[in-house]
Amino acid sequence: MTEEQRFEEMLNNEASLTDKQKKILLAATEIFAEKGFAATSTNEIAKKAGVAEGTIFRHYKTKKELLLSIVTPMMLKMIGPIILKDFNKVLNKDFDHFEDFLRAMIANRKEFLEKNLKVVKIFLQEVPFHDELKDQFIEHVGKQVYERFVQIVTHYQKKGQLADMPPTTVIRLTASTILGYFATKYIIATDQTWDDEKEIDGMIQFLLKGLSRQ
Amino acid sequence: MTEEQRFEEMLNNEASLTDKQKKILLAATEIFAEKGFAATSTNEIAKKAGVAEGTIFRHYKTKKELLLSIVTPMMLKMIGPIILKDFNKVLNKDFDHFEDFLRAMIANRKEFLEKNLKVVKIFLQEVPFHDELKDQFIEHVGKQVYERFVQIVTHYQKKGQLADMPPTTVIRLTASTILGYFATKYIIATDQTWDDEKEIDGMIQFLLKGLSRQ
Amino acid sequence: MTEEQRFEEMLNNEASLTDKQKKILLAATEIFAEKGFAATSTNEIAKKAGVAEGTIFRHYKTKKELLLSIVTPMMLKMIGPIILKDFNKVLNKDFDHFEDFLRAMIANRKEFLEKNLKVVKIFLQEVPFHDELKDQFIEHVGKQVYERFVQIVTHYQKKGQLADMPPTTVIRLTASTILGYFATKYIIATDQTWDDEKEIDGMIQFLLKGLSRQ
Amino acid sequence: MTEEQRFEEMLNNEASLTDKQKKILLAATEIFAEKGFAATSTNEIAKKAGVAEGTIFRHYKTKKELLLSIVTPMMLKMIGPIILKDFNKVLNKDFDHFEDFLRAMIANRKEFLEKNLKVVKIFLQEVPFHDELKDQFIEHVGKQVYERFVQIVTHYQKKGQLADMPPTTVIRLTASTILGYFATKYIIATDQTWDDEKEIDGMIQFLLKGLSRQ
DNA sequence: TATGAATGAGACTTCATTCAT
DNA sequence: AATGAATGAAGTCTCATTCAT
Repeated sequence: MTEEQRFEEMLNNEASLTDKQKKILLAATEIFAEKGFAATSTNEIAKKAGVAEGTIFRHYKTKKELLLSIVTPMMLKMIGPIILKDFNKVLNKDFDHFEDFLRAMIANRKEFLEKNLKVVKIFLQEVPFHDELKDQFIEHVGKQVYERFVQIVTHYQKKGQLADMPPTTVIRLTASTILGYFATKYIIATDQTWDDEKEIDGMIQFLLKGLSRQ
Repeated sequence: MTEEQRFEEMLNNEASLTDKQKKILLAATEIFAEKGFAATSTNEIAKKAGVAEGTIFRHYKTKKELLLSIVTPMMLKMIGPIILKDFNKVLNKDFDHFEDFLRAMIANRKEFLEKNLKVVKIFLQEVPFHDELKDQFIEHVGKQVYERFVQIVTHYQKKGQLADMPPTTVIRLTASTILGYFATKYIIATDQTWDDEKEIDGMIQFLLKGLSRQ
Repeated sequence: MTEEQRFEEMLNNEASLTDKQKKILLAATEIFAEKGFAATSTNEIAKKAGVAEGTIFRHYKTKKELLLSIVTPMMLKMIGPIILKDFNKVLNKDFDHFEDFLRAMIANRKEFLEKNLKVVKIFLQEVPFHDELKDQFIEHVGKQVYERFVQIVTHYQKKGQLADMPPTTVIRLTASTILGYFATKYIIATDQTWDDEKEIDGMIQFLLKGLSRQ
Repeated sequence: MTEEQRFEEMLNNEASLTDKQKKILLAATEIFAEKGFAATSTNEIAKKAGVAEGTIFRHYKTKKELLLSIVTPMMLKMIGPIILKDFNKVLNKDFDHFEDFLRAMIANRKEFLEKNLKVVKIFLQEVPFHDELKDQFIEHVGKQVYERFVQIVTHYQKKGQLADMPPTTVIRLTASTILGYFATKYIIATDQTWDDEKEIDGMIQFLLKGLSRQ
């Protein structure tokens, strides 16, 4: 099965997963997130999943394949809402202002993160060490999402709502700001409580001012 | 030797390191950065350092201690310029405007990063899995640097150069922006070439506008 | 699994042992007895057992657990005949005289020793260095057997067959005499041939006279 | 240096020992007794002795030589009082009765043991694993002491104070009884307190009765 | 004489993976 | 499909011993 094919399959299947398989994925996600891929033993996963060690290898040829089986579908779900065929239409209709777009985007990313926090953590930890992951991300996420974002930024620049920087820069500044907040909330200072509404408002004001025409 | 003591020692010594010890640290840094701590074998390190495996353990009781011996001193060097006793003076004298401060800070961090890129990478990779690292960071860096920054932000807020957000938020937004750039340049898109001057100017304009009073 | 449980299990199972497990126990017993626990390598055991080194650790988490798995069951078998529920009955019926009891006891211990010589050697070598062993011995053997013997000695003292020393002393003197013989025969002067019948008769006469009322 | 020579040397020298050497012997004795020879590391000994690891090997070519340097002199001291040239004379003069001889012997052995307990323990632990030790013991102690004891036993048998068993048997029974007590007191039940006078009296009565003519 | 850094063989143990059941 | 015993390579770490200083 090629990577492409697996990708396809992942989009639908979730149903095609054995009960044991689900347990394995769940257990592996849990432990990978907690201890890191390399420091996690298949024996540990098997125990947590309540499954024989051999069973893991019946479903996933190698430990690495198990990792990919966890991270790859998350990447797919990640791009879903952004590359929707009719996103453009929605864009024009619903988001007259960049602010509205930002607000929608942040809300959406937040929901996604909360649902996929562990897998995202695993992904971030492991990208540097597995070229497949980096390639997959660039291929499936990076390019498509990036292109989409360039369109969007250009759109609002034409409307005069955004300064005339290179779209790439706008994207980077926006992403840094938003991801910086999420990283702080979900990874760095997990023990604090955060007033999302207030913080998000602050971020949006900051971005709007910072990216405004003059 | 307590952590405190090691910390102290690291500040001076570097000279107290055996020749072989330096080779070990160098080799370990290289490989840890490339493959991650858990996926690196001491045997590999020994070979790259041109040293017997036993020699590693004569100097560092465990592989983990070796990791800490790499990461801890970097953290110290990190805070050095920021908590300098006479920083305040410098501040008043040299940096009339927040912009000047920003520019100096960015230049300084950039230099630091370029000198310590690999160790910083290792640190980022391993923090989530080693509580000692997190604790050390909070204790030695987090607290001191944070307090210092709060002072600085408050200083510029009083001068009317910064909006009246909570200093914490100002710091987070600034840090996100700057680190976002460095992450992009040094970790994510390492293959691209970056016009630092232009990008930094962009960042600074963005921050000044975004954080301005109104 | 608590120590109690292991103890229980050992009583029945022997059947529950894998073929390879038996080979491991056999090989380990052999080498431990010959070279001592600390001087025996698991690699050596594996080779002698015709098994991969990893296999040892699949069954016994540590080398020490392997040691305990050899010595513990022996201790159980050791007390078996002595704390039999109906030993009292037997005592009254079969052993009118202390001499008969002695003779039976010696014969029984001799048989036991000949069957378990190596394991007993290992036990004696290792008790001083492993508190678990000492504790297990006191708990499972010491207390129960000692109490039983006190009863028996008191029994014969009441019948006027034994001098009125403290039972503890009678037991120590008897045990020293018997164990002294076995130690000499099986451990110290293994090259000599021993006329068991004659030596045992001598011992019994010695004990009867030495412990007699006057 | 042959073993013979070392033996000679040991008799005198003790004075010829460096300060550091004494510290090493002391530390090694301590740890060997506590953890066993094989389980003791030279590094540990060096630390306890307050000496560099290399220093140990400057004085003792191997770890085993260190062991022998501890155990061998003890064996010499052990036989001293027994093979004294004029022991015979002493015998006839001082000990009319076997009882007197026994009492003197026990007192003497007790004193010896109390002075050399740790080394004796080490010796007993290690004999089975080092043929040199066994050979040395047989050569230097076993033969001479054994022959001496045969003479003594025969002496008292002729005087009608001892039963007509083979001297070997008398020796074994006596030794078992005495060593049984010391083993119990010094090794097995070290936590109890022992009324030596009473116990020794009991032992002597037991032996006298047990070994008496009829 | 004394040191302690260095060694490399080998210790115990873990691991991903295979395969007979 | 599932198991779990078995493997052997590889991992971390310890050790007795050597040697330059």
